[in-house]
Amino acid sequence: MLCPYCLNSETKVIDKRDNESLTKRRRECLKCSKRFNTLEAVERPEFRVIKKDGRRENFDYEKLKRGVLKACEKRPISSEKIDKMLARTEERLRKRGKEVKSTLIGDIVASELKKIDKVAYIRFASVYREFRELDDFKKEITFLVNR
Amino acid sequence: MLCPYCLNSETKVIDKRDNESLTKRRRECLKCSKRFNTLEAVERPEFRVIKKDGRRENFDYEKLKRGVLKACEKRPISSEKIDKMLARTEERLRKRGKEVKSTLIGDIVASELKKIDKVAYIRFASVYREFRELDDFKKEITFLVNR
DNA sequence: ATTACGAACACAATATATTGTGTTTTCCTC
DNA sequence: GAGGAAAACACAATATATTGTGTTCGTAAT
Repeated sequence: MLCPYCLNSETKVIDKRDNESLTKRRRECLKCSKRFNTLEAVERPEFRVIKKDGRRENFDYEKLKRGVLKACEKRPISSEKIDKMLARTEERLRKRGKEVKSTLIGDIVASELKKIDKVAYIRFASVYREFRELDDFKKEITFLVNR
Repeated sequence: MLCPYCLNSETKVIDKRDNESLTKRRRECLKCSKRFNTLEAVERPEFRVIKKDGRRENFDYEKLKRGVLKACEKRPISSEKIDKMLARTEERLRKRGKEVKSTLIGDIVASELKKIDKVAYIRFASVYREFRELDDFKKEITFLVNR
């Protein structure tokens, strides 16, 4: 922890108080003796999505969910399974940093769906990856069927 | 520190790593045993904002950020650029003393946005400066277009 | 001016986090 | 599918943070 005044990295904790989901510590720099506070919080950084045309928007979980639910429509997949899959997806995206390309979202969702339900996967892939030719479709299906 | 999964408040630290000015801890919930990370960072010293009616309130970085993000919505501006711009803005405000007028915030944000993205600038200015007349708007636009 | 509340301060007894090092896993890239 | 980087995992010896309680100070509301 860097002292915000002299940038020294050795500090000690003088006091600590918890507050719901936040932990506040009072620290003292071992070098310049100045005091300052720090906050500890659960890591859940926001991230943004870069669309194909370069525009940015905040990640929208509900939007992701809608897309996935649509692909899973009428398929025998429990809500629980879907929720877990969505959580995993969000985690994977979060790990990619503060900004992720929208195409990456599609890729990750696809890879997750593939693990769960082939039909849902194909449905999703056909939309998100914008399979240009029926050929791509056919290739994917052949590939899946052969396994 | 609340476990983000079961909301239990007892957790233990499994690991900790420092990274420049951030401290990352890995924790385990004593109840559900799930693991999660936390981040500790220096708390920015506070300063206050004088609102138009004279009332004071603490400067709220998140609020500032929300306003700016709103103005930048759907614009091709990277998070990094926005974050830097926000940091610069906060620094400029901080230098103005322990109390700053709310109108100053608007002016500084506007001047920063102007450097980055004209559209975002106009959006922001139209809200924060409460352009009374469409005229003001028109004038600004004409001015910008002519450059 | 008075009250009330949260923030800062202090301190001592105790419990828990930290550090260093090394291994394993995950997942992105090619 | 292979290679490689980053994150997670593990663990033991040691140092440091935490907790509880109480006082004081600053500032907002009355």
